[in-house]
Amino acid sequence: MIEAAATVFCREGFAGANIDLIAAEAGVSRQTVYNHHRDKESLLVAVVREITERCNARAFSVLATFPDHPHDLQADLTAFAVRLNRNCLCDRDGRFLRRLLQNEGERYPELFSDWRENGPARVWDALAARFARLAHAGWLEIDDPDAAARQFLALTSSDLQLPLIFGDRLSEDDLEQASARAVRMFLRAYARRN
Amino acid sequence: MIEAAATVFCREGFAGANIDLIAAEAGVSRQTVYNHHRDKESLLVAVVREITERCNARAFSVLATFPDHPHDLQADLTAFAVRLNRNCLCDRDGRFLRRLLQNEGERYPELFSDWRENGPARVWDALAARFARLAHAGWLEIDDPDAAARQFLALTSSDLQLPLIFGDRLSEDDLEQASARAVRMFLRAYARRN
DNA sequence: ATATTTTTAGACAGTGTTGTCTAAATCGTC
DNA sequence: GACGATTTAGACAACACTGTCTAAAAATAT
Repeated sequence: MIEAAATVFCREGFAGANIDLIAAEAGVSRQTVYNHHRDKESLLVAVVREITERCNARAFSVLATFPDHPHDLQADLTAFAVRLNRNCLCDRDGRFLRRLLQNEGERYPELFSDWRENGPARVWDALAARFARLAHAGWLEIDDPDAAARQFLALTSSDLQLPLIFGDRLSEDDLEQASARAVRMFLRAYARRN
Repeated sequence: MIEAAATVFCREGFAGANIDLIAAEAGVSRQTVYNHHRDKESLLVAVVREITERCNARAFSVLATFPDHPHDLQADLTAFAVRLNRNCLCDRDGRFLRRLLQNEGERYPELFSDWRENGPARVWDALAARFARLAHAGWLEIDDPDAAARQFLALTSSDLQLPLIFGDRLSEDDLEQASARAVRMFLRAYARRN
C-alpha cells in the first residue's frame, strides 16, 4: 500500500495524486487507506520515510561492494558505478526521491531533513573514505576526497538523467557506457600518475 | 503575465497552481488570464515556450564568453563556469525548467521535445566544439569532446543542486567555490600533460 | 459455528477549482 | 469629451476531491 502510494505520488505528484487512484493501485478500498493513514499528508510522510530508508539501505549495501582491493581499478570502479546506477540512482525509488525532492523539497524541507542528514551526507562520507583509502594504498592521488566522492557520483549519473526524466527505457548497455565514461574521466583526474 | 504564471507554476507545480493565484501574482483579474490563454494547459505551454527560449538564449550568450584564447586557463574556465551557474543553471528560469522537466517530462514529453532538440543538444555541441578547439590549440588533451562537455556541465552544477532544491540562499562565494572545484577536477583530467 | 475485527461499496457534505457569463469600470485613441 | 476595446469584480454551474459515515460483507480468531 505504501508501495502503491509511492507509485502514484511519483507519477502524479502530491497535488495531482488522488486517494481513489492510490486505493485502486493498491487494490483496496478508499476507506481502508484512511483506516491506515490519517490523511493524505500523513500518507505522504509515511511514503517518504519508507522510500528514503530503503534508498539509504540500498546505497550502503552497494557501498559495501566498493573495490577496496581492486584487481583492475578501471573495470572494478566501472562495475561499482553500474551497481550504483542500477540500484540507487536509476531505479524507481531513486526517481521517486529525486522528483519528490524537486517538487516538495523547498516547500516541506522538514520532510527531508532526516534524509538530508543521513542520506547523501553519509553516503558521500563513506565513499570519500573509500577513495581516501585507495589513495593511501597508492591507487589514486586525491587532495580532497569529499569533493572527489561528490564528483564521482555526479559524473556517474549525469548522462542518464535526461533519458530518465523523459521515461526512456535505459538498456543495460546505456548503463555500462555511461558508467565507463564517468570512471574513465574520474581516473584521468585522480589515478596515480606513473 | 507569462512571468507570473512561471513563478506560480514553479512554486506550486502544475496541478497545485490555480488560476486565481496566477492572476493575483500578475496583478490582473482571472478573466484577463482566460482572455489571453484558452485554458490552464495552453497557458502552461506558453510559459514553457517562453522559458525554454529564454534559457536557450541565455545559454548561448554565456557560451559566447567562452575563453577561446585563455590567458590563465584555470581562472578563465572558472569564471566561465561561474557565469554558467549564475545565468543558466541557478537562476529562476533554470530552476523552473528543471523542476518542470522532472514533473511533467515523462507525462508530456512533446511539451519539451523542441527544447530537448534545440536546448541541451545544441549547448553540448557548442561547448564540445570550444573544448575541441582548446585541445587543438594545445591547451587540453581530450579524446571525446562531447563527453567532456557534458562532464564539464555536470561537475559545474553538481554541488549546487541540493542547496538549490531546498531553497537555500546561494552566496556568490558558494558559486565561486563550486565552479573552482569543478574546473580543478576537469583540468586534472583534461589539461595537457607537461 | 460464533464472535470479533477488518474491509468494502456507496452515499454524503464540504470545499476548492475551472471556465463562463454579465454588467460596470477603465483605458487608449481620435 | 466621445467611442471602441479591454479589463474588472463578482456571480455562477459544473466538476473533482477530501474525509466521514453507514450498513453489508468478508476475513480472522476462538
